[in-house]
Parts: sequence; C-alpha cells; structure tokens
Amino acid sequence: MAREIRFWEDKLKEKGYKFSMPRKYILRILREENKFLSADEIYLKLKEINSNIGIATVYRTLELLSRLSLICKINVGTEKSLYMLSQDCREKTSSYLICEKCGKIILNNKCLKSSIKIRLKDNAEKNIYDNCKLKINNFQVFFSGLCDKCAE
Amino acid sequence: MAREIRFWEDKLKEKGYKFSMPRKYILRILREENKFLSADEIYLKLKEINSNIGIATVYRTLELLSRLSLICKINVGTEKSLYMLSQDCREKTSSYLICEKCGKIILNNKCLKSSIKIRLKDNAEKNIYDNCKLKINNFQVFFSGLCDKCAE
DNA sequence: CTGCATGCAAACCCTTTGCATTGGG
DNA sequence: CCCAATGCAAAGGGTTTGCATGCAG
Repeated sequence: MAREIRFWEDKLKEKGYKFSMPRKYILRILREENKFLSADEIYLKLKEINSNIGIATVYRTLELLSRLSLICKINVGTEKSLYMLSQDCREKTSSYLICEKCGKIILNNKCLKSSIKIRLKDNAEKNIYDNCKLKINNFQVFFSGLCDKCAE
Repeated sequence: MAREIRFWEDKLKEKGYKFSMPRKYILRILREENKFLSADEIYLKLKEINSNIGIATVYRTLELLSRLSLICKINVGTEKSLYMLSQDCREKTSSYLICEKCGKIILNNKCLKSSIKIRLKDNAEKNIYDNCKLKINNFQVFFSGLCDKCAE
C-alpha cells in the first residue's frame, strides 16, 4: 500500500495537484474495495470513517483522478457512474452483464468469458488512433437484457 | 414501412398494449432516422410534426418498446440514454468508440471492426441465461479513451 | 363503455456550480 | 502566506411519478 500511496502522490504532484486528505482517502477506499463503486457508495464509506468530506468533493476528486487515468469510470444501464482503480479495472473486468431495467451488473462472470471469444489485433490501438484520433485506454464488452426479477 | 407498422402493432397487441398514436409516431421517427436518438431529440421531432406528445410519454413509450425488445437502449459517457430500432441496432452497430471527456461517439467504424475479432459461441445466449438468469437482447463492444481535442 | 395511456407539472436523483473558508506546499 | 481545494447549499439536467382526463379496443 505504501508504494501505491507514493505512486498516487507522485502522479498528482507531477501535474501540480495537491495530495489532499480527501484525495488520499478516496484512493484508499478504491484500493481496499477493489471493485466498481458509485460516488455515493464512496461518500458513505467516507462517513463510516468519520470524515466530513462532502459529496461535491467526491465528484470533483473522481473527475480529477479519472482525468489523470488513476481511475476509470463507466456508465451502464440507467445507473449512476461507477469508478474503479485503473490497474484493477483493466486486469479484472472486461465483460459486463447488465439488466436494462434494474441496472444490476454482473462483472466478468466465468460464463460470460467462456461464451465469447474476443481478440484485439496487435496493431489495434495504433490503427484506431490513426483513423479516429482517439487514444484508447479502455475496452469493454457489454451484454444487456432483462433479468428474471424484472421480467416478472 | 406498412409491413413494419403491422409488425409493431402485432408486437404491442400480443402483449395487451394499445397501438396508440404516440407509440406509432415514435416508432416511425426511429425508423426514419435510423440511428441512435435521445429522448429529447425524439421529443423535438414530434414537435416538428405538430404533435403535442409530452416528454413523459416519450420516456414511457421508450421504456415499453425497450422492454418489448422493439428498440434498444444504450448509455455511454456522461450522456443521456440513446435509443434505436432493434433490428438496425443489431445489424448496424455493435462497436462504439467514445471519448470519455466530451462524450463524442463513433459508431461502428470500419477500423474498429477490423481491429477486433469477436465470436459468440452458439449456445452463449442459453448458457448465460442458465448461469445468470438474464435474457440477453443486446451485445456491444465499447472502446473508450480521449480524443485529440480533449487531450489538448 | 372501461381501463389503459396520456399530458401536465411536480418530484426525484445524480451531478455540477457558486461562494466563502480552509489547509497543503 | 497564498492559492488550490473544500464544504455547504442551491441549481441543473435527465428521467420518473401522481393525478385527472382522453381515447383505443
């Protein structure tokens, strides 16, 4: 963890941002939970540890960390945005199963993985940049439909 | 078009829903535009043809049509939800390239298609249902990153 | 006719913004 | 010390809901 804290601090300071208490706490929560969290889930966890960090700060911090690529943000279903540390996000989640109605998300289920074969060509990243002028830092597969509960 | 109108009508009536004027108009707009539209874009097009259909009805209709799988709904970036007729959605768009900052979307670019190889196994749909109790009606690939403009 | 579908407005929820204050470097 | 960062509250934007009315079957 100490190594990660140093890494976060460097990343922030190298761009001239302060390594403030709220930023430290939010990063630590994301590291400990190690899964996608919504802004208000993070806000509640901050309350649990008796911080009085406001929800506005949570959003501002998540926006900043996302801009610095320390975390990644996804939007699925009609739900709120979700955030996760970048390294874990890339290593651990690439496929999602989402109920279009209730927004329930299943991440990286084994069954999903075995149901689909995806292969990115070697030059994909460069190819896409050359064609579309967009530097890819995430790649995700979404299956969506209706879960049994919502289908009644 | 006449054939499609009949198809929509049957789909609605077979589940006991009325084929009302707002539903007919909204389906027709989606057919004519033949691309992803937001609820308020549809609402504006309805205004153009002098209908006084309310935005609430637009949302309720889109929710219903989505539930009946006549249309598909996507959520990307920080943007509003987008809707498109299902058949076109499946035929024409399965991959998206999104700028995480400005929300710009590139649909089904040839380059995207050639950069990725996707194969769904034959029994994928059934497999996923058996495991996750969710009936899939959509399947999409999202690449996200920063476009040149937003990267500065 | 009957009850589902609609229009309107208000409510809701997530997120952003304005502003005075605080605290990190 | 100074300015970026924060907390609070209010505003914003998309979407949903309550309720009286209208219209498809």
